[in-house]
Amino acid sequence: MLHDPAQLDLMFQALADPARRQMVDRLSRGPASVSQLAEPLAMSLSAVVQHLNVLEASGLVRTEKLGRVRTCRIELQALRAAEHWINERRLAWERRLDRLGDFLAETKDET
Amino acid sequence: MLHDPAQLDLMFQALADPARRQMVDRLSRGPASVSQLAEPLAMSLSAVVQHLNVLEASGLVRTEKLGRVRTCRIELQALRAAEHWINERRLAWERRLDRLGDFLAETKDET
DNA sequence: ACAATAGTGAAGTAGCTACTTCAGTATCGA
DNA sequence: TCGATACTGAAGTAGCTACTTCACTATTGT
Repeated sequence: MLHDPAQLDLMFQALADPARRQMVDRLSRGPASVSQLAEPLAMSLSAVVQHLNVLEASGLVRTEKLGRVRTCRIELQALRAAEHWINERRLAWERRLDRLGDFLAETKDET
Repeated sequence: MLHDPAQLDLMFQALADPARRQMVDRLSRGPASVSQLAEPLAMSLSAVVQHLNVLEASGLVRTEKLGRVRTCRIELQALRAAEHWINERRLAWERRLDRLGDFLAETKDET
């Protein structure tokens, strides 16, 4: 699984832009062409293609060109890698809080 | 729960930098002072404080100053919000793949 | 009181990001 | 074959990001 810091940089960077998150959101409901991704966004097609390149470089999206249409789809593994990184830190912290709670409960018992 | 796009921008932006992820990682193992966060990083204390401000603005980290020491800790809710956003999109896509699989299995049965 | 510690704040700067426009190429449909 | 469609790529630009250094303030230990 991709734990390469540079890859995580690219993924979180990619998700840091609302237009790109909107694109990912759209793609989570199924594959789409570049124009379909562009349609709800208030920017030039060129700008959308540039966002798409960022998403593709991050590994979050894979694209495939058939004829003149470029079809984009979400890449599950990358999405999981980003989620996993956050999840690990959250769990570490939650476990720590639990231990702290246990400790406080125990010291209270000892009075 | 914080689903505000601007807040998500700030969170993912914050996580897009390896130094800041390292700080979050350190904090997931327990609270720390600014100098403790800075210690493993190859940059000036000033730079670390600037990163810390980014993390605090994103809501991922909360700090509290006592005397001359600023103690930093992770903010569980923000971490959950970022994780949740990714999780929702991943699940949407996975459910879609499942439905697609079911559909293919069914049409195969009909031969 | 004084030195060391812990952090703050401002200014400067190199490099990056998110666009724009415009000019182009390939493919498709009638 | 010809016009519409679906991108593609380059160049330019305003604004942001990740630092740096340096000068500073507040707190603590001796």
